[in-house]
Amino acid sequence: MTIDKNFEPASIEKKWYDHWENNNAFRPERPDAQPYTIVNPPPNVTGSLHIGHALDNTLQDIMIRYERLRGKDALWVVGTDHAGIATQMVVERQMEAAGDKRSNYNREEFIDKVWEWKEESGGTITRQLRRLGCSMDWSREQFTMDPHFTKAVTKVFVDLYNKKNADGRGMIYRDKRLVNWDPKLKTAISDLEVETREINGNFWRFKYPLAADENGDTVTFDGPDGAGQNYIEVATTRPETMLADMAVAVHPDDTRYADVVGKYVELPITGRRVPIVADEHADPELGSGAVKITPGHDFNDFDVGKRIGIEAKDMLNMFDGDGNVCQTSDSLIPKEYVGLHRFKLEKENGTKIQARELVVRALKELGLLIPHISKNKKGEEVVSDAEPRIIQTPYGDRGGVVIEPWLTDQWYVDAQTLAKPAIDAVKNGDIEIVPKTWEKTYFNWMENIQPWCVSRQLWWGHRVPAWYGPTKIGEFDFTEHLKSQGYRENQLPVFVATTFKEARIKAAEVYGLEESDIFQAPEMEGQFVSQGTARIPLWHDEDVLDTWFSSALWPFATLGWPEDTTVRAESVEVRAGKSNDPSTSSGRTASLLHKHYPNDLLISGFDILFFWDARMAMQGIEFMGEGGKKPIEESRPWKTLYLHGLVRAADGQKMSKSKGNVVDPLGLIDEYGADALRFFMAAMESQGRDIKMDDERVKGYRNFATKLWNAARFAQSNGIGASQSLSAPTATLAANRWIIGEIQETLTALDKALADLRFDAAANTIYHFTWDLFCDWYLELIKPIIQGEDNDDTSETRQVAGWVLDQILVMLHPFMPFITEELWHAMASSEGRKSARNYDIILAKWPVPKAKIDNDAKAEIDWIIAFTSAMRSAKNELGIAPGAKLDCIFPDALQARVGTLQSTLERVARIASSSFGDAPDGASMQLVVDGQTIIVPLEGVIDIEAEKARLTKAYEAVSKEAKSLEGRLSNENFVARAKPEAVEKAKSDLAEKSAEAERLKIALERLG
RNA sequence: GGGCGUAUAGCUCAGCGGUAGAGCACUACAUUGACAUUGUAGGGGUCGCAAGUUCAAUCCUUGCUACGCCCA
Repeated sequence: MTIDKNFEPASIEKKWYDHWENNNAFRPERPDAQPYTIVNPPPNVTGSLHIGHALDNTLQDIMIRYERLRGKDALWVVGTDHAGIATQMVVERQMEAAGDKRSNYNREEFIDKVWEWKEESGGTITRQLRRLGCSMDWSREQFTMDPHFTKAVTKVFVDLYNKKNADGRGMIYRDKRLVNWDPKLKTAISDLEVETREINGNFWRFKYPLAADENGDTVTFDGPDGAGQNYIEVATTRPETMLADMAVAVHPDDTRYADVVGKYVELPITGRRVPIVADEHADPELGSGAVKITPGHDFNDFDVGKRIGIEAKDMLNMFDGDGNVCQTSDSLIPKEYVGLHRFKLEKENGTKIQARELVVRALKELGLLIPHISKNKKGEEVVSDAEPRIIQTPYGDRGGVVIEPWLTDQWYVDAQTLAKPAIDAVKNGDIEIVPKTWEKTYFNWMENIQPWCVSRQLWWGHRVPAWYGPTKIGEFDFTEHLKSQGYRENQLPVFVATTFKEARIKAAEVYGLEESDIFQAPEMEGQFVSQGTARIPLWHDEDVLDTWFSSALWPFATLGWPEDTTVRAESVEVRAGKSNDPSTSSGRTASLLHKHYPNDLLISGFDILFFWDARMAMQGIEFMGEGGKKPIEESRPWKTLYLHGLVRAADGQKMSKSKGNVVDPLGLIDEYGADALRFFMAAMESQGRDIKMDDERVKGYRNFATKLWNAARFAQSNGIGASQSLSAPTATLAANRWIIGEIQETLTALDKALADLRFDAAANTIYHFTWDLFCDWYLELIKPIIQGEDNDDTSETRQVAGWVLDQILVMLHPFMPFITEELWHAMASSEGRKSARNYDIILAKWPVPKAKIDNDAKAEIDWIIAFTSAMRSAKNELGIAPGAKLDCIFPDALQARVGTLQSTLERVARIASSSFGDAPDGASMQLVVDGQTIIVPLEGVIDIEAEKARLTKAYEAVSKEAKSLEGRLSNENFVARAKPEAVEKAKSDLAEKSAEAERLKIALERLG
């Protein structure tokens, strides 16, 4: 197959991808091979490929292809995430666009709609990953809502519920406490899903009148505003929440308020009588030093409330799920407030009055608003209701509205207990985080981890495996019976189990009834009426689990857990790469899970370190370690966690749809080819830095691919074909011996770079070798040989060149899979030769360094390069045409070397003739190469002054270096204290530079 | 407020205790020869600022400044 004149990526990419996939090349049967495993961060099932995926997946594919070439059983697990909130939002938005809405459907109907949408758009991103060339194991494609995955999720939930932590509490428990409530999505979200934004807000100051004492007598105190003060001043950024205030707090050490602690205020508007308490939360420096306490709608106030003895269940709640005012349990909120929205939301232009406005207006009318007085530019006093302030405000990262702290019952994971071994794993080096700087961030978060709220009030996701039973139903009251079973008054019995059947067994025990007396109810309690017998309805928890709760199980649930728990003796050996057991070579008898867990490497963006990576570490160690029974070497999800940065727009901005600066990786693939985009990602990926998008650079790597294409085309047209052997052919010619040595060095550097996960260094290494050494020097050096008459040299050179080109293709394959596969096959079937290989490069063998570096050859070729460069440079500076062929007079010492290189030097350095001996008189150009002077007579042609200037410049540069070295060596301290190697190096450098300077000086003198 | 990162050529970035490199851009020259998606040569940097450690600092330490990110 002759290589086409033009390299067109689009014409080869699809061909080879389909070929690989159809031939099972991504996961060939290698039962005896050492495993290598990466799990792919599952993209949202309905998502599409963005530039960050391109980076993330390129890096993973490089490692997978590399390890596959190295002969390992490389498994790259792929799949998609159901992405609860994101997917449900997409479907709801589509419904809205069609004039429909979720509430028009029941739960099952809606979920069916989501599945329909998943079927419709679920293939997008997986098709796009294929276009990037990712060699994942599609035969085992996973989805986080696959039945086996649901089993894993359920088991994890149930097991954690049943497992007690050090305090005797379940590792998963239900609790009533404040959660981050998203009033738009109407669900609780975790701390991580809340982002703090700075917004322009206000700081209001109010007077709260002191309440009369038990005797009805007026209370006053000597406060900050003077003697006999009958109110206490509070300040707030959220005045509307005063409708649910339950206390006013002052700092215990704040003497200004010492007298009033223990007294009461009578809240305006509601008339609620609430205590003034001492609590360290109050900051004496902030506002008046007194702070209103709303335990039901502020996280700090919740803690204060608990400290002063208010139980969560007694805390007042004044908002419904939409963030509208609702009546508190003490019914003290005036009617006109009920139903109002809490405050004006951005993008909401309603003219209806909001609770916040109405509260401020009411307090102002009551004369309880303390106005803010400021000065304008002219120095005049301006009176306003409140002081403008920048306020840190929590927003939901998905819904985009202000989070309302809300008191609800939710399921929590005891993350603190789970975090401990995961922290130790990193501390002890059992999990290595690369780059290391992220370890601190990891520790900082893990050591301060809060209970993880995992329940979501959504429909799309894994249903919480919990069922509730009644405390009474009709005339049947189980309250006393349940108390005897250890339940608190009014506490609904909850049965956590993997199935309803199991829940029913537990319920039967608790209620003391037969299983048949218990039935699954579709609705909540209260909808049921007595049927004359004590038949007990159990209803399923309505909530689903946080998406990240399930994706945390990705490294093992995708490999068959919990079903596949068999540990076979051979699997351990297989993992160590030592197995010779024939039973394993006849098929994959070793358990997939035990062969591929722990994974070797996880590559993810640092932005999901907490969301995903840390949680995988926690769940992996817990469940694969079987609760501490197994050593960390077996329980950790991966040995190495590599975190890469963000891909930013060219101007350094974060890419976002709203900014309109999103770069589509598929557009780049269309324009420059997948190989070029991949190479760009690798070359730019240095550890610990974001990548700025640069189309020009992608273009540059497309050019690199073209360069390689043309080099192969040149090779092919000169009778160079595929290599006939894995090891380097025998070589006698210097150029061949040299390039074989350079391959070894390149390979060593490349292996090291990949071992260190230095993708940039790896890419640059192979780039440099291919372009600068192979194309620019080697091919030029061998042209006279392969284009001359056929002889032993010609055939040796063709052998070596073919072998070197193959090494390039294999080493480049992980980075540029498509072009390398194309050229691999094209080279194998050069005209007139039989194909030497009937296999694909994707399954080729990675080169193993074997040949020794030939120092003589290296010295010789380095000299040619130095001489040729000096010649070209001198010509350029003297205005001599680059193509001009010149005569050279070499010193006698070079006779042997130049003699054998005659034809090469003629061609490469453009020498007309060479002779040896002393310099003749007359004008000449003089080259100092490697301490020897070469004379190029140019009588009548040369501009003496230009040559003088050139030599002078060179002389000065070398002298300066020599002088600096001399200075250092004459420093006694240096000679005495510096490392001996440094002194030796300085000495030899000085000798070299001095010699060179001396030569140049002589050359200058010769010119007169 | 706490933590982390970054600052090196016009741009994007490597790097290193012994006075600096790449790609792109720029300048000059070349052009039927694998390749203009090219070749050759060249210009360009007091390595953010200040102090300290050291025989020696762009590199290590400290402080400062600027920018970015994370957490509260």
